[in-house]
Amino acid sequence: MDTEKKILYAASEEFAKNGYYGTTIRKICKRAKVNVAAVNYHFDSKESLYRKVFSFLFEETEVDKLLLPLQTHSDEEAKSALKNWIKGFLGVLVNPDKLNEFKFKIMFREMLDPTDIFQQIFMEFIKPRISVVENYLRKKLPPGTPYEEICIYQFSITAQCLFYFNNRITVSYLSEDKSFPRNSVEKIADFITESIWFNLEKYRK
Amino acid sequence: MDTEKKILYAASEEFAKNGYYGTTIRKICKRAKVNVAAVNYHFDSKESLYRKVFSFLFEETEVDKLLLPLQTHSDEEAKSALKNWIKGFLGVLVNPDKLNEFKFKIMFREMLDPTDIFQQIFMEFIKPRISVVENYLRKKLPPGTPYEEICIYQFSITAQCLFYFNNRITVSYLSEDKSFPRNSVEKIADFITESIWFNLEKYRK
DNA sequence: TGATATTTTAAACATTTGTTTTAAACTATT
DNA sequence: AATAGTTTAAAACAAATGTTTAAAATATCA
Repeated sequence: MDTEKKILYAASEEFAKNGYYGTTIRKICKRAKVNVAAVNYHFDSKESLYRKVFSFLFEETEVDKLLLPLQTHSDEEAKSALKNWIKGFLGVLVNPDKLNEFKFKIMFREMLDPTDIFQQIFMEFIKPRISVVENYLRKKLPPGTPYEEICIYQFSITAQCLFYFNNRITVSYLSEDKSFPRNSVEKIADFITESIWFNLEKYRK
Repeated sequence: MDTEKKILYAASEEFAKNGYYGTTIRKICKRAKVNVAAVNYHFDSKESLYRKVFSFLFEETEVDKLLLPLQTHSDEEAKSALKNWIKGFLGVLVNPDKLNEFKFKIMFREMLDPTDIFQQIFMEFIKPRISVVENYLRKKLPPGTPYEEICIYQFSITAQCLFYFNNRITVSYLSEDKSFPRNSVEKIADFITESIWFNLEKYRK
């Protein structure tokens, strides 16, 4: 592996684990097994490296692999399509591979005090996912439903999925069963789907 | 105001905004308008101050003021009681005062990479709130409902409330209406209550 | 008031940090 | 093989950081 890739990977891990200020160039280089000067040679500065890490983690090609489609079919199919989408998203959040773990952690860090980098995350990661759900909801809700109303539906789904990554320490403190929520993705997806569907149906009758 | 309080308040703000490593003793002291040596004189070390900040923010007396009760009544009352509880919790999250903002931010930071301090947050802040909801749910769900099932209900409520603090940058990026979600607490609380209630009712029939 | 303890202050200290420098090692091209 | 361009390596630098020191200022109380 070439030096730049080694640095990017090591930096992702360090920045995810300890944030921007908690990460030192020396720690990154030690992890990447390269010389201290390598970061400044290849990436100019620590801040510039930080930005490149975002491109590395959030570049669209990486994202597209994870961006599940959510198409509307007949009513019964539509419900199970939604459930499957939630299952896919929740699955990644509950059981992320290393790179996704870095991605999510860095994203949530950035959310607590967003810099101009957040715009990149929003456009390349959040927006596409939200759009998929939004399009789905628009077809199910009566035309003319105010946008803020649609948002409440969107956020209900997103919130419940993200929770299991974001607050997993709380989840693990509370649940005695160590395999929860890993083995309950189906059940949780079902719960979310049912409640969304219920609220959707209220409007159609 | 005495020096220790001034430092604690300033430190809360700095730690919340920039995390442990992003915060310097000099910045804290500048904000608190005290000498640089004051932190080490009154709190021994930066790490020790960090711990004291948690006690300062999460000490039980502070928390109790915000811990709304949630009692079960007749069926109809029970539903509106739940809605009111959610409204109260969501209200604080959507429109926190300064100290609560510090508290939540520091809490979510600690959640991303928990140290032993998280235990304190869990016991003094998270557990009491979750317990209130748990007791409520236990009375509504049929006896013998597995604990992991109850968790899914709990987390559904908690997730949707916390989302509006944790991901408010996303919310503000998405919603054109700047008064959202501030002016929609009632509506959101209603949405959450209705969907929880729907899932609860499914079991009773 | 005067003696004692406590708190504040400015300066200094040792480390750590991001960055730069300079030379050596390596690679590619002719 | 010789040359030019690129990458790596070790050392050094200046600034920043947590902490300590020692003296000055303030408070406490017999």
